[in-house]
Amino acid sequence: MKAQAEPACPLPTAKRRGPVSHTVSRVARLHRIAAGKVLKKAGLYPGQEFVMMYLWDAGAARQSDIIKAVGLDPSTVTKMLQRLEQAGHVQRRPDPDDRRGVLVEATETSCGLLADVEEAWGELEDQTLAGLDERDRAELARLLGRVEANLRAETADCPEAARASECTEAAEGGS
Amino acid sequence: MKAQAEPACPLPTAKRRGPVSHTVSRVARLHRIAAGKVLKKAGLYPGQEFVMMYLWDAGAARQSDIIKAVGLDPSTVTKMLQRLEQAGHVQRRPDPDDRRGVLVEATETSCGLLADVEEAWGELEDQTLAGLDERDRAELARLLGRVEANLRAETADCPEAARASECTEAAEGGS
DNA sequence: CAGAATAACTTGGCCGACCAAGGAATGAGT
DNA sequence: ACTCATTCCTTGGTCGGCCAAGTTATTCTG
Repeated sequence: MKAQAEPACPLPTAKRRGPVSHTVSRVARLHRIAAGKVLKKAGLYPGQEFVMMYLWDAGAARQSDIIKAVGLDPSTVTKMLQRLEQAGHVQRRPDPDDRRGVLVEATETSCGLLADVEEAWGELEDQTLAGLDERDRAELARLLGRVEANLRAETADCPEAARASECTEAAEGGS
Repeated sequence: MKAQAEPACPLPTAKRRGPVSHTVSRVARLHRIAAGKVLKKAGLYPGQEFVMMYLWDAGAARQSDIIKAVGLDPSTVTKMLQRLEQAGHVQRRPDPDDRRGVLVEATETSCGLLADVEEAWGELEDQTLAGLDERDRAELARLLGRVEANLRAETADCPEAARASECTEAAEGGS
């Protein structure tokens, strides 16, 4: 009688195997959470580390360079830098040579974070790869590299970013 | 004179190797973008697919069940369901048996999306794993599984979720 | 040299995701 | 029966991301 919660749709095949994509999604989320935790000590939010790292070793940089370096959307970087500036980690000023540009530089005080960030990365790396031997790590790096290339080719249409790809295939045999 | 952008901080060692963690971050982002693209055809945003999939094969469900199933924060699920409801993919009503709960169910019309979502997943899987043979895929799945377990144990403090873990180690030897 | 294209940001909007608090209903303890 | 703790959900805030438009400079034409 109680008509216990049944499938509402006629599942065609309902092959519930675990696509790697799902695992990637889960790992992505967990990894970000873990990153957030270890970065918290440095006072940064996940994502900001990449920008700061770039600034730390590039010195003053135009915003467009940062964007190219981290590969994010310009608006994302803008907002991130605004927060970073407000937090005192970064200093922004108009570029005298190109007045539509903005020069960004890590502040003195922010340099203290460098060590924290590197430590955080080390921790994260250890946490992520715990229990994997060298061979596994290398293998994982290799496979993730391939996956990254795949996705990069797929997300960026074709022209750019897909640097060393053929790009001359329009139809990917859909089987 | 042009004082060409130099490191602003005394980089200690500046070991710029590529930690797997960075690759994971990049892959995570790219994967999400790719997911967004393939899901767009179904009219869903990345993340919603998991909820809908659960609802499609579980029928009516309490919100708490969904939360447990997808493992997200309750507030995330609440907001997602509000949007899903507004989009007509889902129907919510108070649970008569437990008046603080909410029963959620996929709408009739949403069933049409099932096929799209499964197709999208297939596409995403293909894009992600393009060029990898069966052995590589299996290997990747295995390694990601380990990484997931690692991160899961790390993010969830210890008590819960770390189901089959020792959890009896407090100090993780540095170095 | 004027006008069009392009480059470099910014703003606003929207989403997923988190945390921190808070309001209801239910369940457990005494 | 009354209190107290739990559970379930919501609201509000903050962040990282994206996209779509818009603004201001610079450059590339004609």
